[in-house]
Amino acid sequence: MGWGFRQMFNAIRCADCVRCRRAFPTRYNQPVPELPEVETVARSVDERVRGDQILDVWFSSHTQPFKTPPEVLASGLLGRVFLAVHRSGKHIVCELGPVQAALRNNPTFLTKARKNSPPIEPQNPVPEAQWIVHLGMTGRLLVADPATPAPPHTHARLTLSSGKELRFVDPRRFGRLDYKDLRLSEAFLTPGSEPLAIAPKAFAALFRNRRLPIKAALLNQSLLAGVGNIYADESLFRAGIRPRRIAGRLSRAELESLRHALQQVLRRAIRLGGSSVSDYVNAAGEPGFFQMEHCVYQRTGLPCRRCGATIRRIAIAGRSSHYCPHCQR
DNA sequence: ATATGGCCCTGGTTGC
DNA sequence: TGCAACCAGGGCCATA
Repeated sequence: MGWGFRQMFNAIRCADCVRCRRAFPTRYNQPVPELPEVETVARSVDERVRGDQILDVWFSSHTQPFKTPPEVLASGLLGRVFLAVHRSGKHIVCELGPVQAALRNNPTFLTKARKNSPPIEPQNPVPEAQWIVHLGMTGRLLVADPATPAPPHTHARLTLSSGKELRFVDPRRFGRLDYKDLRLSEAFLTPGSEPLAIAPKAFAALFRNRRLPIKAALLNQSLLAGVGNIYADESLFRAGIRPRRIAGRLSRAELESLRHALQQVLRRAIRLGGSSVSDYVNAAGEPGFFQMEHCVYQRTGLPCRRCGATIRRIAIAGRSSHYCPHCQR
């Protein structure tokens, strides 16, 4: 009893953790990538690889991360230039230009050209292909020095003309790598609406006549793209709505308050992530969302920050849901 | 058509 | 103390 080995170990690790300064050792595992995290990663990667040409590729022998087979990925990516990287739902979409053999033979060309901003314009700026990365639960997209040993669970390494290396690392292998040749198929598009852009009327229409809990509806990516467990719980708290409420029975006012809360939470999280975006990929993938103060998520048994009531945890559609029984009705 | 639940995965944590 | 069981959840698929 008392001060066991385990508690001591945790305490040491926590005291050493300058970044999070949390009292609870369980808090500093990597957050599950949702819309704000994916947005942050996409912006960061865009900043670092725009204009870079893919000179070489390497893929792990695991099958799960590859929605598109590695051979197809390899032949599709080689020689192409990153035109832009952006987010669509929880997906990171890399827009790729046509294969440029000349640049392939002259790797230093791009490096020099990039120093004179704005970034160089490829001959044909119209994307010809897309590399689509889904981070799953534990996936990370890192820009690294090729000399740095690749961490365990690295599934993809792209050698870039600027001398950097783009790496996809994913221990749990829930992430997916996909590829679209835009000459053969339509551009990638998430079926769900963009939560940050959706208007009140369209938002309300998503849930009309739906007979499932609002929490389950928020997690449905074909309705809203990018909302995961954390921000679903947090936005329901801010809107004062219990997660088990049937989506189709919410009033117009409740839905509008939910939309507002959701957008507020997502924007704030993007701001917080963005504040540390500059060192995101260099700092061993340490993301910047520790500042985000959760009101209910993973606060089971703790007092509500607003009213002091005890936060409860229930399961909805196989996912844990956290709520305040007093603030949420 | 629409909603639900099992499954895939590993690492951190808990229980014995 | 050390090992095994458990839990976390995004997306996909089978089932009701």
